[in-house]
Amino acid sequence: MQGSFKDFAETCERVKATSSKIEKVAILAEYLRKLADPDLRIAVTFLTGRAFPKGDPRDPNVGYSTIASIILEITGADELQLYETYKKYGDLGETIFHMLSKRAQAQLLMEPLTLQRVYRAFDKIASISGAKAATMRSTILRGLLLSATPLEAKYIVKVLTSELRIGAIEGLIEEAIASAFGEPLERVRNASLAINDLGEVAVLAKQKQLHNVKVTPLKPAGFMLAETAQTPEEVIEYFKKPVLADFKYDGARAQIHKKSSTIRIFSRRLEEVSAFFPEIVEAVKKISGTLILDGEILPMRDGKPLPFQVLQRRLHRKKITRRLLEEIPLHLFLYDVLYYGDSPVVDKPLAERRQILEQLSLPDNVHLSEMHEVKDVASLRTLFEKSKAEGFEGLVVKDPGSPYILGRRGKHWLKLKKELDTLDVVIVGAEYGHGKRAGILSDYIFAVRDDEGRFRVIGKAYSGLTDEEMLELSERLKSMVIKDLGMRVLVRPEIVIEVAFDGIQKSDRHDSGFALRFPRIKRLRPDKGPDEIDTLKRVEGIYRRQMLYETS
DNA sequence: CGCCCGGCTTC
DNA sequence: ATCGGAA
DNA sequence: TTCCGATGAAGCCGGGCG
Repeated sequence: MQGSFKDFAETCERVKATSSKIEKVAILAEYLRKLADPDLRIAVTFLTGRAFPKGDPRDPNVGYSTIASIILEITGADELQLYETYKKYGDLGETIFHMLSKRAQAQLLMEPLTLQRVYRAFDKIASISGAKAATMRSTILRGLLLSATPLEAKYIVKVLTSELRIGAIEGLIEEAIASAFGEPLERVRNASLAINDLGEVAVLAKQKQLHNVKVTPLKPAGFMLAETAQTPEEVIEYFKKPVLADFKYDGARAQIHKKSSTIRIFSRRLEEVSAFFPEIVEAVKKISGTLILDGEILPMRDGKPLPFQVLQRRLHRKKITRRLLEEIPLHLFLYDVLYYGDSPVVDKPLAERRQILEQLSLPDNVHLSEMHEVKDVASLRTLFEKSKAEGFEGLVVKDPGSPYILGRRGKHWLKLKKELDTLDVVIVGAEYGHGKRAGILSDYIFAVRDDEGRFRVIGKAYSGLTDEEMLELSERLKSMVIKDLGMRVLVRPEIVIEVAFDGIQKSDRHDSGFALRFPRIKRLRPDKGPDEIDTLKRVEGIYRRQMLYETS
């Protein structure tokens, strides 16, 4: 008996219906236990909100607009109906469910969908390229959706849009696998972090083969991540012992694997990105031994780092010309090692791993990160200033005794970034949110004043307010609408907010000519009126000051 | 052929 | 990347 | 503490459109 897609969808519904994590895990475990190996692999992959495993080069390449047109075709609804339904539920899966439920069902006589049939359809959709690719993808997807019940269609769409929204993505799925097959959670986690394919891990767990899984050269392992700290005082207070402070580099995180002359570089999302960095691949070939290294790739000229946008021109390039290689020279800064010689070194303390790095002999464009032992707030502050003055991003402060914890953010590493600046700005527009923010104006478009007192848009922000504040602000804005543009509204410029950011970039996205990096709402400013907000002049000033820092 | 947009990844 | 919410 | 969900700005690619 093959796993039915209906069971999968119904299980998701039950998981979504409870907010208790324990109950979610129990429902999932009971479901997984019943599945045969091939179905188990597929179901677990789908449960992680993916059509295919992490790092798999296949990609269905269908998104919101493709699915929206298919919904219109198969339901015969008009755009207004679709738009109203979407606005109400904020989720394409829910939208197709409600729109299909409204019409008489014609698929009662069809064979029920299986997990494998859905998976094969996804595979087929992903394999299409070239002329008319979009049309052909739509045709296959339409066929699939036509043979699905409304509930099945909902989950087909949810998997394709990676928006399952059942309150379980990875952690709880791991717990469910552990519970289903009687394995310790720790072992499931470690296996998942070592090979990064939960479908495979589930099958290995079922076959009692999990203990054989460990960090292996040429297979991507989960990166260790850092928590954010606000001040040097907080950092010193937290560790209460001498720490190792690394410079923080504003580049692309890279995990570099070397086994004889084979080099593989994996990105933060564990995509294989070796082809984008030929000069780094060549350089790493010159280092001896079998290795897994952790570091950052960034563009530099005359010993100074170049802005992040420059690096972006080297990312995801199909063709890398000689000219591009000369224009944007890349360097690799190493700060950790996960595998050395013939075994993993992730369990050794950081201080020992650093010693391994220090005895490597490195080619010209590969460097060790700048790292210093720090014992007090004053020297931490000095080092932070040094990092910024040299054009770097700040510091990552680490516990010298800590192991390399695969794939987890944790308080063994604390990052201190460039101090933020803030702007007082006025809200001139807003957008309706998605998912749990459906029907709420949750994303705010804001502006500064120019010389003539006109409002110039400089960005959008959504985070920083509590749910309660957001709901209240949403209601107020709804009463201030000047113009309704569907998912977006323009409002009378009256409400002032303080917005924090990490940098200012030149941009033609907004009419101020600037955009903010990592904008977030600091607080509402009910004490200020729109004539008291910050000016474009001040924005230009902050921009110039920052450029001075970056090029000095 | 050049421009725009959706999709995706980087931070 | 960032942030708040939930358990 | 840890996980989850909602979403910012920039640049590249593929494909559609004029």
